[in-house]
Amino acid sequence: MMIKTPVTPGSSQRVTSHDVSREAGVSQSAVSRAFTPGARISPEMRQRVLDAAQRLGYKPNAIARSLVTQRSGIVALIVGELHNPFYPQALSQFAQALEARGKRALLLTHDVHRDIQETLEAASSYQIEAAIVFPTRLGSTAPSLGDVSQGGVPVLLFNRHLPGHDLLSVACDNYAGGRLAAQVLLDSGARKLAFVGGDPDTSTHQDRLNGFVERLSESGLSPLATPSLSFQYDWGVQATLNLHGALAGGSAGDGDRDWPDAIFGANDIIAIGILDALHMLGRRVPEEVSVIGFDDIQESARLAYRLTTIRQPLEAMIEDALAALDDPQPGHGPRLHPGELIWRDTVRAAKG
Amino acid sequence: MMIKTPVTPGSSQRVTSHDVSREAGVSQSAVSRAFTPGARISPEMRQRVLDAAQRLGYKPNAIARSLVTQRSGIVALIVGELHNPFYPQALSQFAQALEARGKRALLLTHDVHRDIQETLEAASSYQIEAAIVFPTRLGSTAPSLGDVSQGGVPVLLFNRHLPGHDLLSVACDNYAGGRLAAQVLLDSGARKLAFVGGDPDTSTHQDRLNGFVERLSESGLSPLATPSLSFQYDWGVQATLNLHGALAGGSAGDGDRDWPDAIFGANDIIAIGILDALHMLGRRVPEEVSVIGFDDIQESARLAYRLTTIRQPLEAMIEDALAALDDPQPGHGPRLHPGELIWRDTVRAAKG
DNA sequence: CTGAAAGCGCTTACAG
DNA sequence: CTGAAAGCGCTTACAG
Repeated sequence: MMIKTPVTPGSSQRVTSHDVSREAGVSQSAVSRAFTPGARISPEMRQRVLDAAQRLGYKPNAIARSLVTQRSGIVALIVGELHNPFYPQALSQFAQALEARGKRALLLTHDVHRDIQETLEAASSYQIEAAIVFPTRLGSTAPSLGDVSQGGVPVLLFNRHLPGHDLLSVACDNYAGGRLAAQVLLDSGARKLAFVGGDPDTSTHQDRLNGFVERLSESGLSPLATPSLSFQYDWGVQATLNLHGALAGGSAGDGDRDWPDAIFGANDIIAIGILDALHMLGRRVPEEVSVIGFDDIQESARLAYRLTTIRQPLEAMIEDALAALDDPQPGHGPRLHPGELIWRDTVRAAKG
Repeated sequence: MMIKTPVTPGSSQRVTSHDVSREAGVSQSAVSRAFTPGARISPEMRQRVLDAAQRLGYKPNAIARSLVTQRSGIVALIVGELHNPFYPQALSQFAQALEARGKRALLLTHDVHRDIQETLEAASSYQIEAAIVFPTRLGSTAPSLGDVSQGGVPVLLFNRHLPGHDLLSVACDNYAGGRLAAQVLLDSGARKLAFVGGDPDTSTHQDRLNGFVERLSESGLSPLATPSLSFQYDWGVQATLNLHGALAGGSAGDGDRDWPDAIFGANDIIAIGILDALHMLGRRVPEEVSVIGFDDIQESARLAYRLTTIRQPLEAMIEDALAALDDPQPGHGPRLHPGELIWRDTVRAAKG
């Protein structure tokens, strides 16, 4: 019986649908149909093919299928530097969500040296069905993205949007989140608030800042300071140290007059840097100064931090992103998802 | 001039080598050769084709090429849960290294519910050239991997090896690393050493533990305790709290007699958990207790931790993994790379 | 160096 | 329902 097997098991020769059709004594078309979900084929035939396929260890060649169906089932995931733990989490959840839909994730990187545009073009030769861009840093280079989406492949920005462009994008409602952060801090009794921002050239930064500032102004306040640079831990530390240094230098003696009683870190990794710096400076949290972040990365829940923050609804955002990609209407602005306040220990309890 | 263009720019119709051959007035073979690096083609012909391709916005279809060349250029990266920041870093570096070699990374996940075997089979339909498995957790399910590598696709375990199997694997020399950790701690004057392990069912854990224990025994010592569970932050915290509780409960009054003066965390994320727990317990590091980790993840360098640790030479390991995959000899055991001691602030300085 | 032709492993009208 | 045939977009002997 083994003798008629054209391919010995374990051999590195690929077994094709022709091999199976021979083994099963049916046409090659029948083999194809047996592996095509909705195809017109009798149950007996299908079983017969499946048995033969099993015997030969046959697996349909997805590459060949892609070529004829014109659907690769491949979605590109384009990531930059992963300094922010928010992205690995998002990345892995995207990969899983894609797999659950029978699609595959092609992982591509972009960095300062390689334009996203360039990366996208390389990916497009693999006939990707869509591209999801995680813009850890984006900036003025972004407009070039528009060209690619014209190329027929829908491109979606995750966690960012580009004001001028009609690109698909899914993000947290960062403006509302910024307002919420201000609200929470004001409710806690804070009156001297600071904002430590991320990359000023991103919508994420801008929207959170704007929401924050506008809510403050409604209470007749404005932020003490809004230093901004990048969405990284080191910057959170540095900004806090700078704040301290400036104040210490400015007014000797009663240097605390202008020290903030609350700080909004533009994201959690910054807020964690702030917390560490505050600790070094001997400032007690939340007694002397409250801190709130944005994202709710896993680290924020740790005992050492217990950071109060605004959670991005990652799961819902990913579902929505995938849905948007399935039906790529030129988005009327970004698709926004509300953030959720996560109460932990770094914001003073409201007085009264 | 635009009139003869068969495909209007921006149209979603794909432009093929035939379209280009028509535009350039040459054969389709010529178009193919123009895009094939070492092909026999005159410079003039190539330029003519390239110009026409440019005009039409032609990009070769990698899927079609794969089908005929039998080389997809796709390598599968299979990741589990990303609780340990070491993996995202490795993942992203792998993706970059692959791109630098003109290959693509297909990102796949596996979890408790989905066997790695199953994931690999799904990947194999994309004609992957190799698979790299990041076994955040592996265990008794591992042996099934052997079957896949028989299927013709070389499988490489990264950061783990399987004692019984002949799978390719690249890892840090964890045994030597364990010895080194013991050495450093002993040199610092420690005599009551504890080990907080990860998943006991992994080679990583076992090798580090063995190296540690054997070095201690050479000095006539044995570890105070070796609780082990998983490579996670929470476990580092919990294990430390447990240690404390057990001792506090055991001997009232002079409870410190058996409290360790040094702890080796099986990896950095555990060590960081240990550090946080120690801080909560009011134990001073390194004055009362030294802590050393393994990996050197980015977080370990933070001001808040300044963790002394043993760095895995990630870059070298990745290069070696890719080299091993290009020439997949049935590895004679795992390919080991020496760890490097990174001195920071959590181990007491050696006494004069 | 160049072109015509076969073929990679599939899917899918098209007849029966 | 089933099979023979065309074709997806390329590469690569094979002649010239």
